[in-house]
Amino acid sequence: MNVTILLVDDEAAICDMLTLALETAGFSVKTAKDGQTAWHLLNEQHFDLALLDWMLPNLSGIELARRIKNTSELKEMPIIMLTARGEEDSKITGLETGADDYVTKPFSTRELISRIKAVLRRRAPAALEQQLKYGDLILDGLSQRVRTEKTEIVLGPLEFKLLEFFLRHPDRVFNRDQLLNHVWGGSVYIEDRTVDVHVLRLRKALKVADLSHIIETVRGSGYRLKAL
Amino acid sequence: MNVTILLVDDEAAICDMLTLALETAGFSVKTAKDGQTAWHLLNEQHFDLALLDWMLPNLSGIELARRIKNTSELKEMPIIMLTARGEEDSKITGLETGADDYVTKPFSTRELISRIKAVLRRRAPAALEQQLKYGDLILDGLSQRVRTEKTEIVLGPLEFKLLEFFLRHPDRVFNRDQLLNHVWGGSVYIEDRTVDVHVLRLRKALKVADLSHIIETVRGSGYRLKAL
DNA sequence: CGCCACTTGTCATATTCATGTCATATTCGA
DNA sequence: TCGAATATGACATGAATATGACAAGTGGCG
Repeated sequence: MNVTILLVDDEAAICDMLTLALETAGFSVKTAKDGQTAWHLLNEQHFDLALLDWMLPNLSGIELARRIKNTSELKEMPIIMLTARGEEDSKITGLETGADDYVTKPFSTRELISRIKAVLRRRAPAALEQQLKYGDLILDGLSQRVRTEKTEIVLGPLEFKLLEFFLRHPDRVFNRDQLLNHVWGGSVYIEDRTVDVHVLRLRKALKVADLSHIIETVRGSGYRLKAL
Repeated sequence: MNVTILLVDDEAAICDMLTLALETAGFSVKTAKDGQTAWHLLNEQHFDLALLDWMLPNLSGIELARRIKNTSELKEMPIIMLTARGEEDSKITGLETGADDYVTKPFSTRELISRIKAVLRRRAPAALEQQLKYGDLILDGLSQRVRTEKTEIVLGPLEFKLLEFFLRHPDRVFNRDQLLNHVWGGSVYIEDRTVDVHVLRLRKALKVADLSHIIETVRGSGYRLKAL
């Protein structure tokens, strides 16, 4: 599993507690204390899911949700709202705004985690997979290894993430900017052309299993993992 | 790329510096020293994005932003606000007003450029994120592929765009100039006979699925995608 | 501390490929 | 049948991509 969650809550205590719980459950977590910061982060890197507190300074959770759902690149990201009891009415609006689920404080971390998984299963099943398969190629998220039936493929960390990303989105073209955002994670200022080099390295590594052709170049657009 | 940016800032030094940086990055830049001038320019000419300083003489950045978002022709234009540290509160209003992002001074030009790209990237591509169908022909925007049930059709980038354009406007005749404008995008100095060649190439590619006849020649007028 | 192994970003250069143009053949309509 | 419009094949060129080499950063380990 390689799920990155954005947690937005202004109470540090809750943030810490949830971060711990979520990381224990195997998620990667990034936090923001207010709507502003959250919005920034969302524009910089990819998240698989957002946990939004209802009440937020600067930019309220609901407003943030509305924005996300109005932004084509973020539209697909599932949102879970965190609401306090007594804000029941708000939930309605929350769901109407586009939240995929809501959780009422106080809640058990177990409940939260199970809801997160439920939502992900529904919206992005691939994200929960530990092992990704492509033909006889197997990418194992836990051991960070890639291999085919008979060959072990040795990858550097970045090449691993790159391949993983492609495996999660087969047969779709990504341009260099998109790859930088998703694989490198935003807030990093790198030349587009660097992507070429890493694709090259990935292909070179795949060669030992005679699989370098599975990453296709789409001239003028970017790269794509060939459909099986 | 061909992106035109309106930069509004009253400090000449910053204007010059940013203009240089942005032009180096491949953008076209026009500057205005105050909100008034900016507003005039916006009504005269199309801009792909506006960079607004928060503090402006005459018409403040936020007020300008509000106006832009209330004007139907300008509503779609992304806005990035430039704020000084210590004006943090203002950001709230800024984003609520409709700015798409903000950058806090001092900032690196790299960061600014990367944010500009991020914002620009988010607007258009939604249109292509779907499939167009014509009989059993399928054009898929995500994977940038064209195929029928049994045959994959390999197209170059331009042929792809050309076919896409035809699929969006079936059974309508376009002359060569119109095709140049729509498919090549205006402001190109190309022989209109070149269109013939690309139609030829498109037909040739469609041949593998025995579909070359769907693009019809209308003598004296141009070309047309045959109605189903 | 310092050396080494490893990763990663960038640049310079080589290579590939899409595209625009032209010269020529063919077709169409009157 | 004639002339104009279109089809077709060939080709040069430049832009996009591939590739190899290098340098800076990192962390381990003696």
